[in-house]
Amino acid sequence: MNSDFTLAIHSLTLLALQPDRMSTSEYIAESAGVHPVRIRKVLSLLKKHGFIKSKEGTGGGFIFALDLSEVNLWDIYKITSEGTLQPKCPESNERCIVGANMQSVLFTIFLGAEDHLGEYLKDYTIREIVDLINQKE
Amino acid sequence: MNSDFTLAIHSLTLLALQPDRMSTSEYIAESAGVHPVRIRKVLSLLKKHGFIKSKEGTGGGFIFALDLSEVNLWDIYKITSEGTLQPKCPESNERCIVGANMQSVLFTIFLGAEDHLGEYLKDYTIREIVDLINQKE
DNA sequence: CAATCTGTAACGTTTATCAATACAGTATAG
DNA sequence: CTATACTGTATTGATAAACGTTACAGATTG
Repeated sequence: MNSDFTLAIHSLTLLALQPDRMSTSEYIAESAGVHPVRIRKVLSLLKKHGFIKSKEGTGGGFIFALDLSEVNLWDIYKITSEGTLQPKCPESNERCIVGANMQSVLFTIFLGAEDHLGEYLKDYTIREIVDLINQKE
Repeated sequence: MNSDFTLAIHSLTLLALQPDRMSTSEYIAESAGVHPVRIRKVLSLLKKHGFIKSKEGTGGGFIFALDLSEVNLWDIYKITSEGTLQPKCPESNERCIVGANMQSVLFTIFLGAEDHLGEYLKDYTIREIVDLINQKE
């Protein structure tokens, strides 16, 4: 699994805990243990889809734009990692019936697998994640 | 998704179509478009789990050991790719409640996701794959 | 206009993946 | 019993993907 996915979840969870003020990419990066630029890249995707708002300049940063229960892990997966599940087959031999058709057969199966995974991930919203984090404490 | 997974499926499908004779790693490699050594590595895992048999020396190679419908994609996933779904989080900040606990929360969720995926993959046996390949022709 | 932040592009480094080589072990054929 | 054709596996090297880092333009505030 793509680590953009976990960075997005991490960031959103952090924003969920700071509902009243802007959080900077540096603050989030320090919690997640990555470089601030990487946070900004991932969050710019989330912004594009309306999950968060951002503001430049002094006192700027990122803030949640929706209710916590309106964003689930499947939404985040689709934005950050769609197609990741799909195996990357090497170019196989077109003159062999298996080589020629395996890729499209697996592609179809993995499309189904991704949908199936989606049904599971939809059950976890950011609110659930926040609750699980708090339970750990 | 790990490409060992697709190589294993590819190899088993080929073996399924050659039930009466040994197939060499070179033959399989040519169909799959990879190096024979890679095929031998993947197939040695499948052998270890009893799905295929192998024989060294002249006239040797690999052959299916079970009925086609006794091997499904979840079996193959577990052998070649278990844990692949699990996201690799960077080491996050232990002094932050989110950083300290996110990894274990996600780990648990993804264990569930892998089980869920398993239920889907169990529905596809090598026999089904062979049928799908033949339908394409 | 100086300071602080996002937004992105570009570059370099590290890490994962894979091909390739090498060679020991084993079966078969003549 | 030796040449040939395989598997089995370790190791090395090349290629590609992931990630950190730097750089800088644009926006906002004081």
